[in-house]
Amino acid sequence: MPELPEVEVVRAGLAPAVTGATVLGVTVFDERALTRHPGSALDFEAALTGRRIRASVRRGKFLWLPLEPEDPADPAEHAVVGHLGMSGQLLLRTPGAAPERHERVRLDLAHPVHGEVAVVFADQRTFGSLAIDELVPTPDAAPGGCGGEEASIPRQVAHIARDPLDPAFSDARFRTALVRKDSAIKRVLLDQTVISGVGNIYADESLWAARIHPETPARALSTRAVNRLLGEVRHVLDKALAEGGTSFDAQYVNVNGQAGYFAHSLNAYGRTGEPCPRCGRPIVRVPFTNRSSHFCAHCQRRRSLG
DNA sequence: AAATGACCCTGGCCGC
DNA sequence: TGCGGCCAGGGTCATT
Repeated sequence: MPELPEVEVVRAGLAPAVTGATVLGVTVFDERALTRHPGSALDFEAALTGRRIRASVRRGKFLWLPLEPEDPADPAEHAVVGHLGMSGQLLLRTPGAAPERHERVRLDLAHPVHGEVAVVFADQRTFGSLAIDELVPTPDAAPGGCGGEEASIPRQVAHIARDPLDPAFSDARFRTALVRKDSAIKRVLLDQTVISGVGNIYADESLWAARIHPETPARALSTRAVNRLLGEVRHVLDKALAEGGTSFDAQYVNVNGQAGYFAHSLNAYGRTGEPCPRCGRPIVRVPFTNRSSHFCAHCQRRRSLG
C-alpha cells in the first residue's frame, strides 16, 4: 500500500517525536512483525531498550531510525529498520493508550522536550516488519536517504536503489539500466533495485501522465521519453506528498491516524471504466503480475521495439 | 544471469 | 445471512 509519499509522510511525522528520544520499553505482540529481524523477539526488545534514537530516515519505501552507539568504543552502528508492507502503520499514541487493532509492536519512548510517547506498529496483513540491523557505508558516500546526513544505510536496505526524489539519484544511470532491461517499463518502475519508492499506484499514474503504455519494452523508450517519464514520476510523487498521500480505506494513515487526500487526484489507478481525464475514453484494467495495470488504451499507445 | 510467478496474510466486497 | 471467490498500496525466494 504505502509507496514513497505515504512512507515519507510517516517518516516526517515520526521525526520530531523520536529524534533524541530514548527507548524506555519494547513490547512485541506478534513475532511475525519481526520476520526481518535476525534474532528473537527477546533479542529485539533487549537490544532496543535504553537506546537513544538519532533521526528518522527513508529511502524508497524503507525507513529507519539510527541509534546512538551503545558503546562508544564499538564502531558498529545500528538502526531500527521498518517496512510497512501493504498495510503497515506507524502511529504516535499517548503512553498507555489502548492497543490498536492489529497492533504488533509498541515502543515506549521518552523525549527530552516532548515527554513520553508510544510508537505503535500496527499491520493488518503482516507483510510489514521491524528489525534491528547494522548500518553500512553507502558506496557513493552520499547520505543514505531522506532525513539523515550520515552516508550509511541498513545492510538489508543496501540493495534498494535511490529514489527519484533523492538528490543523489542518477538519471543517467536509470536510463542506462532501462536500455539493458528485457522487461516492460512498468515492471522496471516497480523494480526497487532500479528505482525505489514507486509502487502500483504511482507507476500507473506516472505512465498515464507520460502517455506510455505499461507494456512498452523498457529499451524501446527514447531518451526523451525516459526523461519525460522521470519528470512525471517526480511530479506525481511530489503532488501526492503535498496532499498527504493516497488513502483508499483506513489502512494508510499518517502517524496521527489521518488519511491523505491524493485519491481524489488519481487519473488512472483504480478508475476502471471511468473516463480518461484527457480523452474521455474508458480507463481499462489489465492483469499484471498478480496485480493490475490501469491505463488509457487510446492515450497510451502500445509500442514495440524499433 | 535475468526474468517471471508463487507465496506470505487479513479482510472487504460482490454475487449467488 | 452465509459462503465462496476475487481483490488489495509489497518484497522475497524459487524456478525457468
